[in-house]
Amino acid sequence: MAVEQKAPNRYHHGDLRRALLAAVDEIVKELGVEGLSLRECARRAGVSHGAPAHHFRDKRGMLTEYATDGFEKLLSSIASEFDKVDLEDTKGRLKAVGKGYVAFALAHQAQFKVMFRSELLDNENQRLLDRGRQVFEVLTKSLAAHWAITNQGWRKENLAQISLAWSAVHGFAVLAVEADLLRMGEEGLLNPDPDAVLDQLMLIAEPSGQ
Amino acid sequence: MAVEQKAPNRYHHGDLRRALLAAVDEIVKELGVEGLSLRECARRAGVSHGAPAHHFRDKRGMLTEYATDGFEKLLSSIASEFDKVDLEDTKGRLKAVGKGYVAFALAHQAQFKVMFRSELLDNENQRLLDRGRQVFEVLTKSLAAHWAITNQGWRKENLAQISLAWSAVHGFAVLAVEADLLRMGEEGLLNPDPDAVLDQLMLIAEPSGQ
DNA sequence: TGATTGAGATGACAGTGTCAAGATTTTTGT
DNA sequence: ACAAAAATCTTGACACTGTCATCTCAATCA
Repeated sequence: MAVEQKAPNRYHHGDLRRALLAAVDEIVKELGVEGLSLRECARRAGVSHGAPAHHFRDKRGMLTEYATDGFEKLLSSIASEFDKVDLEDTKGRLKAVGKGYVAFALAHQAQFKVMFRSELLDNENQRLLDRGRQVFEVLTKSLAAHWAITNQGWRKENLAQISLAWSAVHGFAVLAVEADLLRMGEEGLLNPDPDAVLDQLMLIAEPSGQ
Repeated sequence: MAVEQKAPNRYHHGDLRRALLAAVDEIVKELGVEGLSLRECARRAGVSHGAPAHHFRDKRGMLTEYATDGFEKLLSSIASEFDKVDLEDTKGRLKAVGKGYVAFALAHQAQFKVMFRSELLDNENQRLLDRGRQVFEVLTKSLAAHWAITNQGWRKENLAQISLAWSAVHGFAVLAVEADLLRMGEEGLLNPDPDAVLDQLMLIAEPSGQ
């Protein structure tokens, strides 16, 4: 998704909204979200500094849409992992959630970081909230499907298990993306195969683990 | 730690460095790190906008010191949990790491968020790097001590286990702090007892889980 | 004492987000 | 078809930001 410049002779851009979101992605990749400015986005789209206001209320609104778009990509990343495993393989589907999650985070690091910067976003935005909830639902439903086979129904430990699974997947993705800070890489400690880590995580979902 | 204003009749502040870091904490709590500005810090310390430059190279430098201070608090939070359990209780000490980690994150949410925003910090800063490594070491050493008792030495799965443990603890802390974004709270799903989640996590470290 | 140096003040600079007002298209209603 | 309305983009202004260079004050030390 490249930033489409406005033709200099034309007054209207034609697809400014999309062009601006492309510029956001470009800049956040280059400079990080701290280096992002509305005016630079406008510049890259070949448009005046006031133009973005007609498509997003303000900077926060623009970032909110960018984050929402990220959640949609995250959902389809998980969906595409689902396609690779059998429908009855509840354990495989569970692992697929983690794989899709981590794969998205690694493939779209800049966007992933923005998605969880709640202080940058409009947390009242309905579309954003919905997408976040959908991700959570995919995880819980996958767990529930697995437990329907391996467990005898709902236990009080399940709540903690869901939280832990969610925490571990998210935490792994976050650390994979932010690892440059802690510099674990040089010791090779925090650069394991995501697959192996997810295999370990699978044990949480097993009834033996209770 | 309150922001100490400069006495208006005096030319020198006396302890500006500390006052500025206190102002950072205050502002980050109120407005988030996005609302932080060098000039507002200076204002709260009763000092001119150029004064901070004599104590920190720039805004990044100031935030780096703030983050480093956070890592030190995190280390002592873990240490104080250690004090509550027996030295030979390797499992208890393991859990204490998680408890100390989560307790710090919840008690200093604003600072915790800044600590892991690598793009805001000077990631070459030696003190910052050291503190980060120390936290990681506490976890790995606690795991190693536990395995020395329950396991027969090092296995190839251990690397994935360490990553998972680190991921889960960090991820849980992150989600606990950012939960307002995903709004899981209203469903009561992501507000479980941290203790119960950590109990589940402990199972990862057991040899039965292999 | 007098020079040096650390600490704070001040003013300038380019860059920022947001708002109001104006200009130009496109769409809509009849 | 044509005027009115709405959407889109421009322009200029405002207060705010981080960073510099320059200047002033005060403490230290020879």
